[in-house]
Amino acid sequence: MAVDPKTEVEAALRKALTEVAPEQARFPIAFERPKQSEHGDFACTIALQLAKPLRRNPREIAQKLSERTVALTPSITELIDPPQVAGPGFINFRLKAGAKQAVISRVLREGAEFGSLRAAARQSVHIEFVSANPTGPLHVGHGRGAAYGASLAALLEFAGHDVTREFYINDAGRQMDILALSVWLRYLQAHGSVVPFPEDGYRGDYVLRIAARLNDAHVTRFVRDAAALPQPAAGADPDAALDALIAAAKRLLGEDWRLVHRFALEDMLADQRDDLAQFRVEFDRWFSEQSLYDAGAVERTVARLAAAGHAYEKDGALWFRSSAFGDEKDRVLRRENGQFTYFASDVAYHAEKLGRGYGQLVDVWGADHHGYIPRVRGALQALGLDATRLTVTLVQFAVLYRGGEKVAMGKRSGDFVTLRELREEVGNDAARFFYVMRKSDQHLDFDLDLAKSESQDNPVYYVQYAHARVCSVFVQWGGDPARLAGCALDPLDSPRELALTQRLAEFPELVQDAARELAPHSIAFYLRELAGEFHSYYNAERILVEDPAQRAARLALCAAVRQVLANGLALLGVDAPEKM
RNA sequence: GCGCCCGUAGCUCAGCGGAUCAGAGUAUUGGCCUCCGAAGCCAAGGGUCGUGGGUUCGAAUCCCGCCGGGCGCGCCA
Repeated sequence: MAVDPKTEVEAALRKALTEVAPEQARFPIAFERPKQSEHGDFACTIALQLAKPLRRNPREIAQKLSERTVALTPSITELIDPPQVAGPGFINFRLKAGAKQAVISRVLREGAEFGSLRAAARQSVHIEFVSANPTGPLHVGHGRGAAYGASLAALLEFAGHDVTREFYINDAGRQMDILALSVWLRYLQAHGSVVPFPEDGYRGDYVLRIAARLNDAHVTRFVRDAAALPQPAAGADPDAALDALIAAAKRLLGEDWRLVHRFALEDMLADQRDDLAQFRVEFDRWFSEQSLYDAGAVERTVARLAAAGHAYEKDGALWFRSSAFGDEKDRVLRRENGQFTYFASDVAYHAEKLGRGYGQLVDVWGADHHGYIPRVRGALQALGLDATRLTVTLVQFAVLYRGGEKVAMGKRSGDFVTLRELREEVGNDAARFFYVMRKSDQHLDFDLDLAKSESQDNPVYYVQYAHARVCSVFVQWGGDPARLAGCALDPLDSPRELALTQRLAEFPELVQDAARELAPHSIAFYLRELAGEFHSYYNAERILVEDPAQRAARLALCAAVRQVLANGLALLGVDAPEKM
């Protein structure tokens, strides 16, 4: 089993360090990739970092280290040239060609597994994302959370962790009541009733469609006398009017209210589930907020907070003393009307998740919820739970542009752009790629025209094209790729070929870093660079040359590039096409 | 007002547990198809990394102030 040359160099360097500076024997050894190739393939700055604690000249330390590295581990010279000390104390390493080329056979051998890690610190990671209200179709903001969360989950899994993907369904509470009410009112209207439609009701076309399906399933069952509904008084508080309508609906429908409620919920959930599945976003579990209430978990959790002295009554409500845990102020757990807040059930939810024993919880939230983090953390602490196991990553908004103009997005009005519309317009591949092209906490300008364009400007096509190009070379060649597995790689000695090979070798390390930083965007950047280097190579050199040995080696390199492109694209949920 | 995030080439952005970090794409200009896919490649110009201090042998990167932008500050979710 070939080991990564860098790992072997690190081991040799460690040995030398132990001898040169025993008291710093455990100092972390980090390598960097020099921009200029004259500085070797990778460099170590440890001598610079040790200069201060050792009170010695960094160049001298570097010199000593590089000498002893070779002296103590002579076999290292099979992999690298003697290390060079440069500048203030860099130790530059240059790999021998054979050591670089070895990665190609490793890629071909490991295939789809290349880049995956057997994480030394393997842990079970729970990632909760999207978790949209089931009160309307997913919109483009949810799309970013979905793409980011799904890519992140794939990345963490690839990096060797046990990953559980979960969608938290906000099926309890007022928003869901408003949807049920809206659906029912539309249903009544379809039956010819003149009913007051509340200003803050859900007005989208999808509500009409749910009402129509409700009618298909239960033609007259939910018809009631619309005259019994309260008419909103002019200038009245819209919130109060809405509550009055909901109360009236519950009264008029009796037990049937729950049926309407459930019908609307399940219809909406089915829509979201279907939308996400088409977007290649899957969940292991859909967790119902209502189930926490049904199990008494919300009540119990709040009682625990109170019992621990972290809650108090004021103005008829029950408050959590979150200000004692770094929050700006205290937060309401139970309202004056006796209902628990969303916050209360969310605390119960997080306590429940931690109770399942995951090593780490990752929550993907919209950036507008950032103020919410301290209170959730605080409540977990107050419950005596390990809040450090919760990581919240914020996903900023995506702003759509069409023809250089911002696409307007209303909230309740129903004219917002849905994820489904976006996917239909630009395709799943472009949508997935564009969504994760930026750091998640960075605002995203989503250029619809660019995403749609099948041109050189479009980074998705650029990467996919590289993949398809390799495939077409193999079609042209017509041989069996399996035959390349053991071919000699030493003909790959041009700077371009060695650089491309090095790029492939970086992939596992990139996966590790990206997973640690929860940063799938770096995969997208890497793929663009890899594709670019391949395109350059392809234009500069002919692959299918006459010389059989050289041809085989070049094909092996191409096959390895194809594999790494495919592995990276898979992490992003983007197709790696053989033809375009 | 307070809190969080962000200010890097004309534009969109990487780099931010300091050094070998001034980068990519795009736009502009000029080249490359009787030859494995031109959805591609090559080349040129373009930035005192918002600003002022501080820490350091060394700062785009760490700390503080200021300026500019986004978001949040509900008994909504």
